[in-house]
Amino acid sequence: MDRRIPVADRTGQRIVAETARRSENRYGNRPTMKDVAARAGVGLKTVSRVVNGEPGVTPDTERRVQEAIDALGFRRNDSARVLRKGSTASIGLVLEDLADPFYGPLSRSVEEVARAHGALLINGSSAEDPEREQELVLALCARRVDGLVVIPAGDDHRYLEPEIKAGVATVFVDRPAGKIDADVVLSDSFGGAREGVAHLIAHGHRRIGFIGDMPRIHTAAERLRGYRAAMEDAGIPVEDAWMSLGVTDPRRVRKAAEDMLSGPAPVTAVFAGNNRVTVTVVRVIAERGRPVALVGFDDIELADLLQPGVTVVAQDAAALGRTAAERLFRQLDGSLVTPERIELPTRLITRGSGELPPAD
Amino acid sequence: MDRRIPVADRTGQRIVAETARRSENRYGNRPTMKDVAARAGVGLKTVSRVVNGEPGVTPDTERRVQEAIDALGFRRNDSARVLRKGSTASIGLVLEDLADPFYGPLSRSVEEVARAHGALLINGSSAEDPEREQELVLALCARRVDGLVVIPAGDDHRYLEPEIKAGVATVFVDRPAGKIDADVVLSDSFGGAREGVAHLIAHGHRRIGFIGDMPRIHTAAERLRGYRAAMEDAGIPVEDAWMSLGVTDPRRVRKAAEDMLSGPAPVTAVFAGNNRVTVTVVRVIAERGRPVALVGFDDIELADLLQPGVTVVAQDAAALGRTAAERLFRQLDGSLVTPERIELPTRLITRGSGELPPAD
DNA sequence: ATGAAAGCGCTAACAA
DNA sequence: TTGTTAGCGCTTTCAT
Repeated sequence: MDRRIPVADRTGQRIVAETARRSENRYGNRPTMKDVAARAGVGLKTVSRVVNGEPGVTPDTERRVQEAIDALGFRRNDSARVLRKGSTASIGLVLEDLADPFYGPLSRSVEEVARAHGALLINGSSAEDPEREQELVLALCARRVDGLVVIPAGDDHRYLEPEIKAGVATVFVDRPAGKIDADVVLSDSFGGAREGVAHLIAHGHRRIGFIGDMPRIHTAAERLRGYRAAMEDAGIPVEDAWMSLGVTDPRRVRKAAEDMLSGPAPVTAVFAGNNRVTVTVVRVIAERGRPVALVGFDDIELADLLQPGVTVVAQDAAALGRTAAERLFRQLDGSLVTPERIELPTRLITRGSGELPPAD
Repeated sequence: MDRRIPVADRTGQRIVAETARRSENRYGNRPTMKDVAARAGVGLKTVSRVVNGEPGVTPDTERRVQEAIDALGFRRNDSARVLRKGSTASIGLVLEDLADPFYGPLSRSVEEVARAHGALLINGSSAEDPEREQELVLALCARRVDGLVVIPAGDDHRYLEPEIKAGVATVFVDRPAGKIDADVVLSDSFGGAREGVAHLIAHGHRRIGFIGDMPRIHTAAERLRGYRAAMEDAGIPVEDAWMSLGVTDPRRVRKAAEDMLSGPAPVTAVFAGNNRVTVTVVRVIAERGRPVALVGFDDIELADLLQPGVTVVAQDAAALGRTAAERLFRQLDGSLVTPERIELPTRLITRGSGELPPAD
């Protein structure tokens, strides 16, 4: 008895489970091609042909299948398709923060290219955290995205080696990959910053401050390097107090700006390392009486309508995304072999703030 | 002979194909659990246990399996997993345009909620095209996303009925669903616009213009309704020339603004229906000598630093996304049954432009 | 033109 | 603790 009851129980449970699976099925309760085939009175493969628009089906059969599809509300399960075919027709984009106005257009342009190739875009924000970047990238790889566009937060991407070897197309954007050889699409941060700072120097400034992002971020380091180069070109020795790198949190930037603009020999001009920094520096300058020259890296909306307009070194976020995505699909075509480093030019847009003369 | 050669050929080809599949395999050349099992000298299920952190594996076995995983660069194929388990742990977001500063924060907040639930976010831009919206939504459904957050472009979502019936959680944001009963999270467009326009009226304006998005867009219609209500509340008859609805393309908006601000009885104030419109109207006003009062729907960056600051009716894009996503996951929990309509309040932020007196 | 059978890589259910 | 078997829903291959 003791043994027989459990056995009966188990059998009973199995039947219940079986019934549940049939009627309330995984995915809620979705019809499969098999269901459509049964309803239309045709074979499974015929349904597959109709669904995928393959030839070799008489109009009459096609109509019957289509009716069954509509009646059942059938929708092909792409998971199964992917498993069989091996391609997901989707690419992943890992960036820092979708809410940052710099990444919106970038993401959109990647999406447009993906769409042109019939692929969907899956994206994730790393929040500038290397661990989260890796976690995200690997999750995307587990989903077998065909390719990956990565704006790296970390500086070691060796964890991607098996993936790349396995055929996952990969392009890094905005910052280079760390410790692996991969395609990179960048803006000319060094050249852009150098030009922006030289512009300030040309307008008579000598005490020029630089406020940028954390030095471990490649673009921040490059822009600082550009600043230093421009100063050196002009034979101006740089003082430590003029440079401040760190998080772009408004409080940190505000303090940095206020420090530079105070004291016995304040800077007369500031070069802001990115859009977040520029916005805060504009605020700080607006609050103070004395005019301070400003050039910012990245364009910002309404910059032309401020008094004075904000002079910027603009980079083309959409072009960055488009270039990267196109390269990604060329990798997938097989038409690309050697990793390359592509650098897009920046553009100085003068609007007033960068042309102010030194206040002293 | 004639028959044997082809047969031999076919067999030969089959062997070649077989070899190719094994070595250069789909997904490039990825090891499977079977490969890992063979290498570690254990059964398939043991590998599965290790990969998924299931109990019942001795530390020693686990170590051997882990070594095989690392050596082979194995990464679980989630497509297969999804096929078996029925849940993709991913949700879809369909919005208008990721490049629009309103949608960046919204998307980011949806992503954060998804992340907290262990889900990835797949997103797509409809470009305000109903067909593209449907195409995108159905593609996401074919991928069996667990849920869908949709900012609708179209006004008929009956195509979603089979999906919802099949268990796809669905929440509409920013605009209601058309012709189906579904969860909706909105900002109070009507109330916000009414308050904004009433604010202008309170500052002495009577000839007030309204420039908004295409009337088929729910928010645009609601804001226009709010405008009309405020005018009616004040007993001001509205003239047709004061209202202009259409695409938010800068050229169209510019022309609309210039028309309203010209002629014998120009408007003395403008209510701008969304952030895109506001930006263009600010430009038009700045170019003209005469001051014009302005209140815009949606906050915009740097609005506080313009001269005068731009008074806005702000909506909280991040809260919109968060609320929607949380509701989505509550649907998936099964803790939600009846579709609801949630309306988030807006907030009037006075900065100067909305407090200007009429110029005449 | 149509269908039957095999199997993609994984997990659930069961057995040992 | 470990392994075996049977699918998940689709596409591929091959017969008919």
